[in-house]
Amino acid sequence: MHLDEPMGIFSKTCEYAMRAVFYIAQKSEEGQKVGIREIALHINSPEPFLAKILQKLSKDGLILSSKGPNGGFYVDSGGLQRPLADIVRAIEGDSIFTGCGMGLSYCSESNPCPLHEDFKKVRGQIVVMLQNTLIGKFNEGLIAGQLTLNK
Amino acid sequence: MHLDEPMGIFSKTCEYAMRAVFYIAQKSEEGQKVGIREIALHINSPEPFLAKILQKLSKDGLILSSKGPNGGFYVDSGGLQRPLADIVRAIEGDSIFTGCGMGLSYCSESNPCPLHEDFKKVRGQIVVMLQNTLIGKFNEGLIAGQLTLNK
DNA sequence: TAAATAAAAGATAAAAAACTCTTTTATTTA
DNA sequence: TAAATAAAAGAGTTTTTTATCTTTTATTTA
Repeated sequence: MHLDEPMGIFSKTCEYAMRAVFYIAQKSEEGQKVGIREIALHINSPEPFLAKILQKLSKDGLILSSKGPNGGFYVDSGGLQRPLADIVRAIEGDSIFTGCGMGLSYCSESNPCPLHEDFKKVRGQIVVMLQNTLIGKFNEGLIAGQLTLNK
Repeated sequence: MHLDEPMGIFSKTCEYAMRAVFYIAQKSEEGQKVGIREIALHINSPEPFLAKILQKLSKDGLILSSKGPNGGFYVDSGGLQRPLADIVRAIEGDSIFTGCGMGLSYCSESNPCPLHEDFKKVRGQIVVMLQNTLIGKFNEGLIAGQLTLNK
């Protein structure tokens, strides 16, 4: 019913995605592409599972990739300016931004559930956070080694 | 990867728990105990699954129960004054209040991850919301029929 | 053009969450 | 005290999420 440790706000899939994209962004700023093995190592995620996630982000155009030697994942300068919200939305869908906190399907602006207004505020703040956090936001800190993305 | 509808902030288990407790609180205010069947019906949850959830809440002392005819679940006047946070904590554990948004286990006040401060604000607001929402908060609205807890 | 590299894709497996069913125990009331 | 009621408890099942393994395709460079 409630266990050892999990349960943040986001799924593990989404957590891996966020960490991976920050890592890729850092390497891109340094002018390098980076392979899955290295990413997985540095953000502490299972490599094949991460591969799936990055494939999806790549297909959605949120990150770029190239095959072959010296290939790997990267983002261009436009990508560095994208908000983290794009990543979360690609993985979790819209419902985290819009769904009812109590899971009521009827709940909406015009027919709100008891907690609707309170949840709206919380969600608003999550959206602000995810919109304000650009993918390249932590590059300096990461490059300088003041920040890490591994467990 | 991302599906038809789910993914709120809380698990379904937790959503059912919140809705059920609001419903029980309403009935308790009206002086009635209420059986699982009726609760499940009114909050739109699978009855046997809900039974498990209520058993846990009951064991934790967050709601009360009595067996036999005219038995059922209820809360006393003290229970009506409890915050919703108690319910959520019983189901989800503490991590939703304290865990790292990016799933980093090292992340803490003294060794924060890149998003630590932003997440702290969001979590603070969730806590405020859950602490300010007392279990009996919506009784009038529910009794008057202005609010519902079903899908 | 061959060898090496790296992502893409597909198929499976394990773990957790959500859900169901059956039996037992306690309580009430007729 | 017997019958009815309702929660408690235990033992499954199903679905979803998380994770793994294998094969294929594309690209580069030597």
